[in-house]
Amino acid sequence: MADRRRGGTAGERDETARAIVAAARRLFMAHGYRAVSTRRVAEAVGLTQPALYHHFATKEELYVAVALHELGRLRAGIERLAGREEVWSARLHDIARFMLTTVDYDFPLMYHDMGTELGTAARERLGAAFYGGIIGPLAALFAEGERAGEVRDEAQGGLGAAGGAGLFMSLVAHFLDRPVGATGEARKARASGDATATLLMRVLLQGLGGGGGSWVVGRGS
Amino acid sequence: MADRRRGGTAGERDETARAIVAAARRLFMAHGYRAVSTRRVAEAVGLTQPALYHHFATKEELYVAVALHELGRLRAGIERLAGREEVWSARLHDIARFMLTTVDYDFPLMYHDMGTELGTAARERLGAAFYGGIIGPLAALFAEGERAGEVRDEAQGGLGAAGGAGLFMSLVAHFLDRPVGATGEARKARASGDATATLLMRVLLQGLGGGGGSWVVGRGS
DNA sequence: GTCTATATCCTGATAGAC
DNA sequence: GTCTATCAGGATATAGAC
Repeated sequence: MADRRRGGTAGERDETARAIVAAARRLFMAHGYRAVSTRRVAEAVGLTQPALYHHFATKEELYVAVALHELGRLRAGIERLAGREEVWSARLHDIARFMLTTVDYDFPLMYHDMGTELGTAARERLGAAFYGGIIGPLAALFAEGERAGEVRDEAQGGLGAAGGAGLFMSLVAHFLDRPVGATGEARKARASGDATATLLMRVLLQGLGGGGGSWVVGRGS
Repeated sequence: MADRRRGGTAGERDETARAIVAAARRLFMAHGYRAVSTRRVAEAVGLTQPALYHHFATKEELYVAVALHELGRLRAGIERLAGREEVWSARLHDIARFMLTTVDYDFPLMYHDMGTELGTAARERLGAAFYGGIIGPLAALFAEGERAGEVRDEAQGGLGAAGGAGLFMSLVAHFLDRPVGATGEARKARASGDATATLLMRVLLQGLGGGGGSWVVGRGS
C-alpha cells in the first residue's frame, strides 16, 4: 500500500474513489442519506472532508455512485441465480437466500432515500437501475413461474409478474428484519439464511392459512 | 375561534398543542424525523419556532407525542374491529382495510425513525406502545385464528401469533405503496381500500402459488 | 403564550497553498 | 490529490421583552 498522502501516479485515484464508495455505502445504507454527513464519510476513509470533492462533485453524486454499485451487485447475483439450470422454486429460493445473507442494511430506508431525498435526475437514474436491474429480472422469473403453473397469474387472482416481484422484495425486507432463530448480532449469520429463505418461500407461495386443510399437507417443501 | 395572539385563558394551551401535533404528524410521517425542522412545523401551524418550546421541551418530545397519538389511533381502530362479532377473516379483513384507508404516510419510515433516530428513553416508550398497542392485539387475533384452524401454527410451519402479526404489518406497508387499481393521488381513494384489503388477505392466507391446483379453487374469498 | 434576537453547532461546498 | 481555512446557510435551543 503506497502512502496515500504522497498522491501516487497509477490508478490510485480509482482506488481512493472505491474506498470512499465502500465507506459511504456502509454509512448511507445503515443511517440514511440525510443522517450521514460528508465529514463522517471522509473520516471513515481517512481523508478530510474537502478531499471528497476531488472524486465526487456533490454528496448526491456520491450517493448515486453508492446506490448504483449496490444495485449492480444485486443485479449480478439475481441474474446469475435466475439463469441456472434448476427447477423454478429452487432458483427463487436461492435468490432469496442470496439477498437475505448479503444485504446487511435497511432496505426500506434505501427505497425511501431513492424516492424522496434526491433530485429528479438522480432519482430517475436510480429508478431505472432498480426497475431494470432488480424488478425486471425478478418479474421475468415470475412470468416463467406463471407459465409453469407455479404462481397464479392475474386471471387467477395473482398479482402479475411485476406485482409478484414487488411482493418478493417486500418479503425479503420483512425477513431481513426477522431472521429465523436469530436475534441481535446473529442476524448476519449465514447459517440462518437457508432456513429463513425456506420460510419466505413457504409464505410467498402458500401464505399462512389453512393449517387444518388437507391441501397444505402434500405440497412438498 | 379566539385570537391566539391574545393568549386565551381557557384550555387554549391544549388546543395549540393539539394543532402543533397535528401539523407535526403530517410532516414527520411524510418526510421523516430528520428531514423536518422545527421551523417548518411552526410555520405550518402559524407560530414562530421558539413558541413550540413552550409546549414541547425538545424536538424529540414532539415526535414522541406525534407517534403516541398515531399509535393510539391505530390501537383504537384495531381493538374496535378485532372485538366485533364477526367471523375471524372478516375482522382481519376490516382491520386491513382500516389501515390501508386511514394511514396516509410512509410506514417503514416511521419504523426507522422510531428505531434509530431517537434516544434510548424515547425509543423504549414508543416500542412499548407499538408492541403493546398494535402487535399485541394483532397477535391475539392471530392466536385466535390458529385455534380456529384459519392460520397454521408454528408446529404446522407457520410463524406463530406474533410472527403472523408482523407479517400482516409488512403486507399492509407493502400494499400501502401499491393500492389495487390506483396510481398517484388516487392512492388515498377510499374506493380502492376494499379491493386492496381483499387482495392482501388472499396473499396472506393463500400466497401466490399453485394457479393450477384444485385446492385453491374452492377456498372462498 | 408568543414574540424578537441570538447563541452554538453542524451542514455542504469552495478557495488556494503545497 | 490532499491539505488548511473558510463561507454561507440552516439546525436546535435559549434569553428576555411584552
